[in-house]
Amino acid sequence: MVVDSRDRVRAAAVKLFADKGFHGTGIRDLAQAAKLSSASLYHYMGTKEELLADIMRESLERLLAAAALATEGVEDPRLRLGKLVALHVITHASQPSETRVVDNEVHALSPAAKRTIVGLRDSYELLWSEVIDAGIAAGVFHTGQPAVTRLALLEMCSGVARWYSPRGTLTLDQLAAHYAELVMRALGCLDVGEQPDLKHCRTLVSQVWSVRI
Amino acid sequence: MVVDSRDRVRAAAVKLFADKGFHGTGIRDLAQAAKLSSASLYHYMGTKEELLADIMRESLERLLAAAALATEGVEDPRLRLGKLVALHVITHASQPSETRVVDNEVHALSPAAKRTIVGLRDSYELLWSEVIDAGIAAGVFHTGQPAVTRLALLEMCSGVARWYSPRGTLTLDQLAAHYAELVMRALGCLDVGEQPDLKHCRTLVSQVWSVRI
Amino acid sequence: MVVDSRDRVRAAAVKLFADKGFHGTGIRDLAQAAKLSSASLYHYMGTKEELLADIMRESLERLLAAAALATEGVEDPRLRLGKLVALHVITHASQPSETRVVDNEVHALSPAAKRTIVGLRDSYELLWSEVIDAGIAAGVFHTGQPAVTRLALLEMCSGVARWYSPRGTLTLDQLAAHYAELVMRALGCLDVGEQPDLKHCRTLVSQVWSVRI
Amino acid sequence: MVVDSRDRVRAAAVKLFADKGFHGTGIRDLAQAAKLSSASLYHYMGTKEELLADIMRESLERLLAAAALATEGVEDPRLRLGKLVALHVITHASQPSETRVVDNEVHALSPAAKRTIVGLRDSYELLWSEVIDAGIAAGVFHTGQPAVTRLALLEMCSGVARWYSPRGTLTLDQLAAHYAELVMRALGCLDVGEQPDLKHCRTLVSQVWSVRI
DNA sequence: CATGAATGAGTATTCATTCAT
DNA sequence: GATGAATGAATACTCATTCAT
Repeated sequence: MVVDSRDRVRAAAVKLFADKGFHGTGIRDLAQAAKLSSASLYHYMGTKEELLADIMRESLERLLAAAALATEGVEDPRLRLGKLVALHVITHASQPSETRVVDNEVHALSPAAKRTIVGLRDSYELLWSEVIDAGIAAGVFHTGQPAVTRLALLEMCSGVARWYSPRGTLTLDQLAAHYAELVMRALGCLDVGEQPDLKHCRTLVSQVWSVRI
Repeated sequence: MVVDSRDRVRAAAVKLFADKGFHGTGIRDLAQAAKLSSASLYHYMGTKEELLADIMRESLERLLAAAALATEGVEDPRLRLGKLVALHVITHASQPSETRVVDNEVHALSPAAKRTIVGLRDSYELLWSEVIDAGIAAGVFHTGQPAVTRLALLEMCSGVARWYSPRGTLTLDQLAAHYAELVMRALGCLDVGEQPDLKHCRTLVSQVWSVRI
Repeated sequence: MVVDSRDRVRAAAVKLFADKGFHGTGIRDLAQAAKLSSASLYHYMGTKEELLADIMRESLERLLAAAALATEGVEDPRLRLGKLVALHVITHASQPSETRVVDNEVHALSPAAKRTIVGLRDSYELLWSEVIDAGIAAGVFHTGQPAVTRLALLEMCSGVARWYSPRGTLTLDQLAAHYAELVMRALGCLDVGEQPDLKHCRTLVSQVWSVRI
Repeated sequence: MVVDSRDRVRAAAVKLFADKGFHGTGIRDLAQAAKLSSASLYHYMGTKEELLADIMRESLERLLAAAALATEGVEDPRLRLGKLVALHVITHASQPSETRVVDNEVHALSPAAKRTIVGLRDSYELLWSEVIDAGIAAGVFHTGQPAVTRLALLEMCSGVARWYSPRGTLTLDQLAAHYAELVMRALGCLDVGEQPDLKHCRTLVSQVWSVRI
């Protein structure tokens, strides 16, 4: 079962890197969590640092893929942003380990890997940038500092990964809806227009991550 | 001078823990940055972990002290929250290393230290909780999920430490004002009432941290 | 071979702990003597202190096992004590490193390990105590201070490990016979009765220690 | 009070070297026990190793001095040996730390210091050797192995330092008398002749060590 | 596919010692 | 006479990684 072991390694790494940090996670922790000897680990990964870079790259690619799928053909900036927010929040709430690794462990990457990862992250943030600018141009969003606002909203939405628990009272859809409202309010958007189909957003996240949520 | 070396160790630790993480920072990195041998380091600190806990505790105590000073006697929830936001944002923008250590390195603490630090952090978040609840009760804030909203806003404001640069175009006051606006909008507060005295907030931060900002 | 390396580590530790003391022996000395890198050492041991405790525990268990085997079913206190003395002296003369570690390094044990080791040592000394008391009761031993006498005789016999050399003129059997005589005289025992079978005692020691002597 | 501090250092070293071994005792332990900073320690000692050698040399010189004083002019081997035993036992019982350092820490000495110390020890053991030989020649002692017997008796008497407590039921004089009897019996000496003046022996020990016992 | 054995380089921390004040 | 500051070298132990089997 190559696949099984590989997945166990991946899953263990994601969990441990998220919980204890890349440098706080030893290869032996990884081996134990993956139920493998530390030597066997190396059948399923390159170096520990390549494993980290792979995890981060894959996570960002999934986020980008979902965003592209969700916003394809959507013209209205309010709906586009609504979908981005829903996707982002659902992803961070349902894949908190993966997203926390992406958000917190960039410092552990080698310069080369860092360039790749930061490039992907920038591509993703560009989607937010463009839609916010488009909304301002269209007169539906109002903010004196679009760049600052984008960063503020992204941080707010990413923060979900740090505290959301599926065992709490909020469903993913309620969470996403609430954040969408917060974002629209922050952008001074009174008439929010058509709402994103949250079920569809969840399905998209579910597909790109190959998980049931 | 004792003070000098001790301060250099503290400053080096804050910077390095913030940039490379606690586990990513070696005692030798610390020594080099503090211009001391690694053995000499131990004249000015206990263990590396105690150093981390000290830094986090001090930072949280300063944040709490500033918040207490700023909100003392202020009744209007909008003004109270405005002050908390301004203080929080100015602190995170002007002391990004300290605040990122507090926000990101809790996982590296021993259980005992973690209890202390999380306790302080909870005390601080309670201030936000109370004022948001008061605002809702007073009918000036509107949100269906006060707890979620609090977390969302805190994450948004803390995120400042991850990207703000004093070399950018925004002054601390502009930044604080913008975030105050975002917060009020997110809380559905149309009439924001009296605005916090940003200069005074900056002075408070300056005092509790003993720095010029 | 696993066994080989493990045994080399054990043997090196016994020799070095005996010659230079636990605290005087570095992990690098151990590694060099075991022909292993200091990192590889840790495949075959826990901590250095656990290694010490293991060595001491095993040594005492062997001593106890031999004593139990030798005295099983022997009623006459003179013969029982004779066997204990012979066993003790042969063991200390043929395994001087092991026995000196047991006798000299108790202070280096953690409190928990110390309890275990002292407990075993007390069990062993109880055998001497009981047989001396029995001999007094039977009127064959005469001493005003049984406890002091026991300690004096034990110290005398253990001292063998500090000076006996197989390259000297005395064989193990001659040594044991001489000590048996010293002990009987010290106990005022004029008619010593049946003598212990020294060859059998040597065989027992040989078996419990898995060495040829 | 130079003398005071010097004595405190000496006393602390003796106690700690005896209890935890030379290598188990840190310079900081020493400083703490002597109520001095570790830097100040060096006003009263050379290196740590010189301190050890000094302690051992002084102890052996005192033992030799007492033995010389006690046996001066005594012709009868039984009385000479009786005095040596009494002195040895009283010294080991009343100065257990000093004597245990001498007995157990030779391995920690540099080669040069070791030569000195072993030389002194040999001088002392020669006194025992000579008197035992004289007793055999005189037909009052009977042993087939004078050298072995000497070592056995010395180890027996030195062992006192490992277990005697002044808080037990035995006085120093009772202890010395008991050991003297054990020694005579071990040497097959039925008619022990004149007994050593234990009070005088105690006084001698008291004088050479400058302590009240 | 899996792993026990192995290790050079690294970890945080302590060592005995010196010296300027 | 006394010590805070300082350190090079050492401490026990862990690291990520390789490789023969």
